[in-house]
Parts: sequence; structure tokens; C-alpha cells
Amino acid sequence: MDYTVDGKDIILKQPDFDLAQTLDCGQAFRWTALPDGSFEGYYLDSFLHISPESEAGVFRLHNTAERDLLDKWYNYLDLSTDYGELKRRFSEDETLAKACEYAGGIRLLRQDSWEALSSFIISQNNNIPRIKGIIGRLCEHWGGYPSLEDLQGETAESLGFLRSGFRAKYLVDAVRKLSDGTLSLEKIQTLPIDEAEAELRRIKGVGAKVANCTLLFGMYRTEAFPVDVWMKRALERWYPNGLPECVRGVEGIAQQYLFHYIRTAVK
DNA sequence: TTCCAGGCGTATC
DNA sequence: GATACGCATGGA
Repeated sequence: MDYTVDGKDIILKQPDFDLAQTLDCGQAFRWTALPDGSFEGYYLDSFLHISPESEAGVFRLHNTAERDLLDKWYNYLDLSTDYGELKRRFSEDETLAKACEYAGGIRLLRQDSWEALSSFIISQNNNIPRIKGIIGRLCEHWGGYPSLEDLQGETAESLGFLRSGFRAKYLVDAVRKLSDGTLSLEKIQTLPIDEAEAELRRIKGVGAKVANCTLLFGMYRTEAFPVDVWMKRALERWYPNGLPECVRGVEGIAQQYLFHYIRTAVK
């Protein structure tokens, strides 16, 4: 990692990183684009305002202590991973080569497991602006993203203010099973991928897609491969006989490039 | 107005 | 095991 401290800010040199492609691509829902091209948002309770500097691949983390970069953002922004190397691997495949060329600044965020699980429960059969709206009301109500403890005792009725529709009862079931010891996210993190998915699917409203999003975005299980309506189209169109070998072990990261590519570049 | 959205539970065969 | 349908809400 290459950075310098500039007063209260940190200047970060980071190739293979684009703010919009990473923070506004449907993997996280608590980032806001500002008119000047910067973004502000949260990891757990930590706030970050980050903006691009004039020089490509250089970013300013506003009012950020060096300790916070090392303890939080280094991990969250997955700065230990060499995406240049990943993209070289992916480029063995013709379609992935185009997808990586099209949006080379995508990174996988290492999000909190509970936030990812609950966010993707809310995401089902829903569009990204409305997902952000529901999560915005959730965070506004609790003064930050609510923990499992915060949500104890909530019911589908008491969560009506979220206007999350039929998903509220799924959130309630997730809170209950994670609070009464039926399930443990800490334990699920350590399980083989198939068992981890099966455990998550014991929650009502958690199927293959939401489980894989939780594993990928909330537990950094890069082999998890969420298939939504967009990825179904991508698979039918480009990979009718399965994924190429070059993505093995990091299918989920390849998925991010393909998702963004088919959703925004291909008509 | 109708269609659709980073799906899933349930009924039915 | 596969397939069809309903589900809350609101933006396009």
C-alpha cells in the first residue's frame, strides 16, 4: 500500500480502483455519489469521504487518521489484493477480457456479514434505488446500520416504516435465528462453501442468490457466485457450458466484472 | 397503465 | 426435480 499523510487527510495511491465502479455497482448500498465525483459512506459505524485526485489512481481520504486506514479501510477496500494480477488471469477469457477492459476499477468490498445478509434479503426482487431507500430508512431510524441486538423484538409490523414489503418477515426470521443460537455467522464463515450456503438458506427468504451474496460480499468467500437475473443472462449468452477455468477460486470477483459489464455496457 | 427489479416460498405435478 | 405463480413497493 502506497500512501502519505497530508494534514488531516490521507493521500492513497491505488491502481485498479474506481470509486463509482466499486462503491456504486450494487454490492454495497450505503455509499452516496457527490456532484464533485467524490463518495461518502460507511463501513459499520465508520464514516469515509473519499475523492479522486487529479492524477489517475490517486485518492484523498478526507479527515482520516492513519490508524483508520490501517485498521478499517485497508481491509474494507481489499487493498491487499492485486487486481492487476486478477485481471491478467481473467483476460484469458474473451468476454472477461472485455469486461475488465470496460470497467477495470472494480474491487470487491469486504463488508460486514450481518449488513450484507440483511441488505441482500432486502434486495430480492427489488431495484437498486429502492434497496438504497429501504436501507437508508433503516439506518436513519437506528442512527447507523442496526446490529442484531438493535433489532431484537422487532416484528414485521413494527418494521412497516421501512416499506420493505414482504421482506420484513424475512429480516425478522434472520434476527431470530441468529440471536437464539440457531445459526451463527461466525461459524458459517469457517464452513466449506456448500455447507455455509445450506446453513444460510435455513433463514426464510434466503435462497441461493442471497446466500451467495452474503458469502461473497459479507464473508469474502471469493469462490461464491451469486446468480441473479443479470447473471442468468450473462451465463446463457457467454457461458452456456460453464465458467472458464481461469476464474477458479475467485468466481465471485469475476462475477462482479461480468455483472457490471452486462448491466451497463451490453444492450 | 403496465412492466420490472442483484428472488424466494409454496403448491402442484 | 422441475415449473408456475404470488408477493409489496415504487420507479420507469
